[in-house]
Amino acid sequence: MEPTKSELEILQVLWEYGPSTVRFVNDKLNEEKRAVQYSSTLKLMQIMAEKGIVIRDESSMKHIYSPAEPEDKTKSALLERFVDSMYRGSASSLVMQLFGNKNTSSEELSEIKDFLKKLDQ
Amino acid sequence: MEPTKSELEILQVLWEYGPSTVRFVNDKLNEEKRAVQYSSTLKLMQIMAEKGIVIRDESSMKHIYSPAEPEDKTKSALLERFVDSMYRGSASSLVMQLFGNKNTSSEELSEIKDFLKKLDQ
DNA sequence: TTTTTCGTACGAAATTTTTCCTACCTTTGA
DNA sequence: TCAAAGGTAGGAAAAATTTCGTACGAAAAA
Repeated sequence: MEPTKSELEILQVLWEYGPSTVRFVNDKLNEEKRAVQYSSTLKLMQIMAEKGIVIRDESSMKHIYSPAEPEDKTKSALLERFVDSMYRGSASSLVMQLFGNKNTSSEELSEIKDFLKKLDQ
Repeated sequence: MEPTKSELEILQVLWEYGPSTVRFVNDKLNEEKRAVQYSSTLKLMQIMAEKGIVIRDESSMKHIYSPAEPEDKTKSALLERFVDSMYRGSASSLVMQLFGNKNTSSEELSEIKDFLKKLDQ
């Protein structure tokens, strides 16, 4: 299913730090993003568990939440939707836009070139 | 400002077909996306005009709406936000994900390589 | 001229998303 | 033991987004 904006923020914490408690996620959100009450984060994560976006380990009192899908899978799906809706599915259009106006570091550029080279083989 | 999902759909019609009436946009949405009433599209476009996302030419009875910002500018901004939030700003990470799992056509690949070559010069 | 068609404006309702209050349970430590 | 701290659950409210009914005016057609 479609994660909402807030749900995505939570997923990002879980991706970055691994399976976590609500308390931990809430702290990170407050440090890294914006002020939000514990009970709001709790509620959101409960909803995400209902939806199946995360799974919840209830064996201990402090429930541990983890992403239900691998990070890559979810990100790929979101990226693909983004390409489809914004660039009519043309990955090259996206890449050109990405490097067209923006000043990308030469490290990044050569990294990409290497990567593309390897794709051929 | 941030276009919402529905607002983005409308912008895409305006980008593709140029300045348009509500009737035209609504028809395209129904053809290309999903069923929606004329008055819903009208309302949304009125809101977009208030927000300054589109500008409205009221000189004739049939108002003509156009994007307030160039397509590239808006798309770049959205793309940048996407990269920032999903890939911590790493364009190369995004590109690798894009071509990692997906079977991209070799035309697209060479198109990108040419493009990157030219960037160096 | 009169009716029909097609347009905008506006408000309200429906839906989705987000936030947080409150109740209550468990663990911890004084 | 018992208060304090920290956890979950659930409902309700708030906010944001989306949808559409209705009123009304202008233009076009009869």
